[in-house]
Amino acid sequence: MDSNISQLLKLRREKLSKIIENGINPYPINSQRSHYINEFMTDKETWISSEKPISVCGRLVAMRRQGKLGFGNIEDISGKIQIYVAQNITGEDNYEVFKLCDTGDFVQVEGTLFFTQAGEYSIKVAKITLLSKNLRPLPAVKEKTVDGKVIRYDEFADIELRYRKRYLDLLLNPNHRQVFVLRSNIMKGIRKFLESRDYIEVETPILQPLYGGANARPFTTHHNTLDTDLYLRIALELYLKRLIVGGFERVFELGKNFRNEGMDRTHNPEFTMLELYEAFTDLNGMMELTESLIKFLAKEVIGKDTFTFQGKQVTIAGDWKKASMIDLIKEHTGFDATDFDIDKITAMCKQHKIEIPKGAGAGKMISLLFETFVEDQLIQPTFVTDFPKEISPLAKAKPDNPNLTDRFELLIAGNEFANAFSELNDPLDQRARFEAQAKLKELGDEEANVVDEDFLEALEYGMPPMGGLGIGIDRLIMLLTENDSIKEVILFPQMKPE
RNA sequence: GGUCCAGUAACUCAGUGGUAGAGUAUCUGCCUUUUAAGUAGAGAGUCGAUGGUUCGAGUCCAUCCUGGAUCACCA
Repeated sequence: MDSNISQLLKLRREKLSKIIENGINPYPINSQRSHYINEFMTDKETWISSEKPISVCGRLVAMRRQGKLGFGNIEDISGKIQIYVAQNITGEDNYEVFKLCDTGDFVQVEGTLFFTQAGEYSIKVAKITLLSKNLRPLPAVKEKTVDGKVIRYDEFADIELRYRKRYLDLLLNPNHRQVFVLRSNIMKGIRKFLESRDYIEVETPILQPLYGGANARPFTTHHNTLDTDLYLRIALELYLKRLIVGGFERVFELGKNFRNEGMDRTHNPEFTMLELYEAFTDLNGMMELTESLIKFLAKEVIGKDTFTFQGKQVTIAGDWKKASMIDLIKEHTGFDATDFDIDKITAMCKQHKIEIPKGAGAGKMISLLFETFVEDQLIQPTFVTDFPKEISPLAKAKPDNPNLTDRFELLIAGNEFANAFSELNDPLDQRARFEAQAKLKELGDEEANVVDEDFLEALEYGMPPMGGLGIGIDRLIMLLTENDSIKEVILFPQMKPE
């Protein structure tokens, strides 16, 4: 490629040869760690006065060599500490090893703890051992601490490089590594919360002969032995409901969904979804659960209840607002869609230049009005309820209004965070809903649901009344970690091939 | 897909038509208490790509690539 980097690589390889010539194994099998670095960080005086020999393994992240002595910083998963390496302590031969070390090498240092003349808590190295030689120099990042604040220089900040070479981002930007630690903790928190409510965790197929449970275009793949096309799931819903038919009463799945659609700040083609189903409860149960779960995660994992998200202050404290979609439209526009009068609603859409898709009825248009006039105004957590039946093919209709379903979406900062309903368990009604969707598909709606005969058959065996909930986990993590782009909370976001 | 912004050394960036630069990193010399930073020197770039305008293009124009923001589409 370019000559500069190849020159740097060549130099490192020459150094490697020299190491091997000196009889040093640059990639030994064994390493011996007696402590993690953060174990020394309390009771420093005790560690120093004990003169206890310790052994630390980690990556050299900085080197400051000065003639026959030098300093470095060694970092492991727990933290970072300075090492002090002096030839009159290590001996000449071992000091040669230190001289052959570079930033980026993994090393093991043995020694004792002390304070340097400058007062820095450090390991006085008796012996340094190379554990893994670095052949490709790491980008230079330096930092200093002023009044407890870390100032970084030449930070590895190029967004594209950070995503494409995520290992470097994690290595060089501890704040970005921390996001994924929090992500792990959030996942653990979700499991802990649901287990405390007697949910069991299940896994259902990603490769499916039919896709369903959401409005979305799927990815298609092919199974060679079966010689059949399969779809990557777009939702977990229909298989989880089969499990409730099968006698489980509380199930959840945390897994990847795949949707063959556009990508932006809040959409990645594969994303993580939590879906759960609970028999003998309804939408109100799901509302309580959603609010409790998110408050639990904020408190237990993050430790706060106010977040800056997409430039807005969001607080999850207090009781969350609940309002019906039609009431919200009325509140924001003065327009009353209660009567589902299609002529009136069509006129309203046309007046505001809202494009009406083929086959759209009053219900679909109401949802378009909501998206146009209300959605991004809902900053604080809001349960939007009473969705039109037309756009809710898996939700039970409201007993007092057949145009509406017992469904909510949770909106925060104008983004959808959760979707839940009292699940439709009437097999005949469900068939009619699927058939209405199939008509839309014929009219060209690529995201309409398909008729799933196997699922309908399962419903005919009987499914109890229940509440179901889906939460987009990546977006929830964006909120809780205060990241505005989904790419910041997914380790390897989708990118165009280089 | 539309619009806007960006792409120059490994990293962070400067360079508004006239010999491609800085700091860090790297390499070499000296150096036994440094901590973004000892010190002296050195090497390092197809300026995202292609075409054009011009005596002359990193710079101006066109097209394309990649990324970001935003709108559209979309949960």
